[in-house]
Amino acid sequence: MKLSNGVEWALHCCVSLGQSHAPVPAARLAKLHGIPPAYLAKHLQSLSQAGILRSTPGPVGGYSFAQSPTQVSVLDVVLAIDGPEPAFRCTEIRRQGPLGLGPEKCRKPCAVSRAMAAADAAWRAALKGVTIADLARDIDADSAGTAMGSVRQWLAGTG
Amino acid sequence: MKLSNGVEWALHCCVSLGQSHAPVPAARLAKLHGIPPAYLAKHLQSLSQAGILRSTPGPVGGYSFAQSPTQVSVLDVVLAIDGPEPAFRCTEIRRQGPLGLGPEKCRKPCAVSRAMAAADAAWRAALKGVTIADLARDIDADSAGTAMGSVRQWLAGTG
DNA sequence: GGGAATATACTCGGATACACAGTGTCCGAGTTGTTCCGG
DNA sequence: CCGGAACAACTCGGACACTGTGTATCCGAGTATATTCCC
Repeated sequence: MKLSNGVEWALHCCVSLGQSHAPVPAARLAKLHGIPPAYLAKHLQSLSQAGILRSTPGPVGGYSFAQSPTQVSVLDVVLAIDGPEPAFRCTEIRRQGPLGLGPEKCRKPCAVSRAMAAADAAWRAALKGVTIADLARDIDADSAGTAMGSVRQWLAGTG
Repeated sequence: MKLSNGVEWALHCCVSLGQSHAPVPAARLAKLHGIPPAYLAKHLQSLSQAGILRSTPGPVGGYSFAQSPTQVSVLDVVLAIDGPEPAFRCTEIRRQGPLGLGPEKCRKPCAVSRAMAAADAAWRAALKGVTIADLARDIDADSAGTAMGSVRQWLAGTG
């Protein structure tokens, strides 16, 4: 199992984007984080389609939050980038082979699928409990309250 | 994020294998579940290398449990097939870009990485709480106590 | 008849091709700010 | 001096190649069994 690399970029970009009220172009976010601009644009596009970000074209356009960062959970961002389907997909192998069960015996998911689904639910619950605003607050706490201010200043400037 | 398909096969095979005291060849397990024999052998090999199963060569050889199914958790099997590394890998993008932090500021993982690691820990905890024996018991409960008996009978026979 | 060497058949183990999703990039459609011209 | 239209620059959006991991398969190395031969 391997999580797409764009998830990390999307989360960091959301945290940074929450510091600016004005729209920020994708190229500028890419330069801020030192990542490929074109590829980041692809992922920001996914966030826009998911309704997390709002895109505004034109010279002073860019991406901005469609909702308050306090209401966007990490799970929302992860699902927007990685897709909503769970990691484990049951192929119903209990219905195959010489001892395959009939459809009437497969009303509810098998025990294996249930165990995996429960773990997936725990994973999602943990991600749902953290918001983008929480991440920004934690990062500020790590840096004694200087990191987010620097980001605000850099985004406002023309560097 | 997509979990390898072999994880499902390995779990079902472990449940079935727990019903037989004698070693069972990979080809026989494959026929029982209706899956490609050669590919299943590759995954059983991983389980053997992880110390979960024990392989015995020769005419009456095959795979058998190295430990009691009551002591093997679902997490053990998943990690053996999918690899021990977590799904999210922090690439430390906070150290890149114009506002990149120096190494002295990166003693502990960043907030994003911490949130993802916490979710991963919750996922693993959920999988660690279920054993192969638990799965077998649940499957028996689903089928009114007939499924595991049929598997035992089929594995003992020559079908 | 008993024992040992041998041939055999069956098992796992790693090395080898193919396919799909993730990675990375590009150029075109659309919108806004600017500029120029006319009134 | 003011209003409107044309222009240009900048933005996102989807379509196009490349790479790495997962999928699927095969044949060779090794071992316990059954046979066979010899004592």
